[in-house]
Amino acid sequence: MIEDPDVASVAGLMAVPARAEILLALMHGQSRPAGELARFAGLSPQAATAHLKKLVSGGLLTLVPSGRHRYYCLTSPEVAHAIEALMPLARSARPSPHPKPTQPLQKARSCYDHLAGQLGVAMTDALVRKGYLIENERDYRVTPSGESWFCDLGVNTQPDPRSRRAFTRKCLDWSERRYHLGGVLGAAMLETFLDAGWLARSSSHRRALRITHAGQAELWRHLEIEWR
DNA sequence: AGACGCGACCAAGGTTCGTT
DNA sequence: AACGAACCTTGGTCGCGTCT
Repeated sequence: MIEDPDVASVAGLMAVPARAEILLALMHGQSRPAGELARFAGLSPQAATAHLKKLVSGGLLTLVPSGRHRYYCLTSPEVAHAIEALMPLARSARPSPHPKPTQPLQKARSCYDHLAGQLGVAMTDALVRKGYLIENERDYRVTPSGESWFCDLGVNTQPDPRSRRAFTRKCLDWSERRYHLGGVLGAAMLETFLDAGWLARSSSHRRALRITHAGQAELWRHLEIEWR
């Protein structure tokens, strides 16, 4: 008999505001030391240690000791996806009286390690429209023309058989409430676009991305996405 | 004299324990 | 859950002795 997954205990780990702040601080995929996470969450080092210990024992965070520092990171992209999936519910539970649709995060951001926000959704839509991706129930399939397009850009489209991570996956965008491309391919695409200078990380917000002038031109040339 | 190794010391990051 | 105090671990610096 297959036991039901213990959803309650995982949800309980995320339910405490301080722990939620810590998880949000790690959403962009980097590792951070305990002290930095404590400051981010507005906690004392002792309190942060207690929370971090629970998150590690709950399997949400991984601890990597390095000298006198102890770095924490999300155990897997699935943790980030879970947090991302909770965000629409968090927004609906606490509606803002003054919605700000043009916030940088809503326009373009990184969701753990792939592209999200309006741009992430627009790009995924364009890839499907162009016939580069075919949408399945839970993921996307790369078509031959898509393989050639990704290959021209230098994005690897061959799944690594050793990797346990999904090659593509449909990731629900919390701000757009629509799906964007995640998984290994989504991560590789974001990395390529950053390397190519199409996208740049915002200096004001860790997860926010901005599209460069070159990026705007290339988006139009490749995918006919008009972006201002 | 300069290079090197070793140990003492201090500062910083992090954890444990007791308490509120 | 959070705080203060004590403690542990580690990295960096400095001084000293030895070797070339």
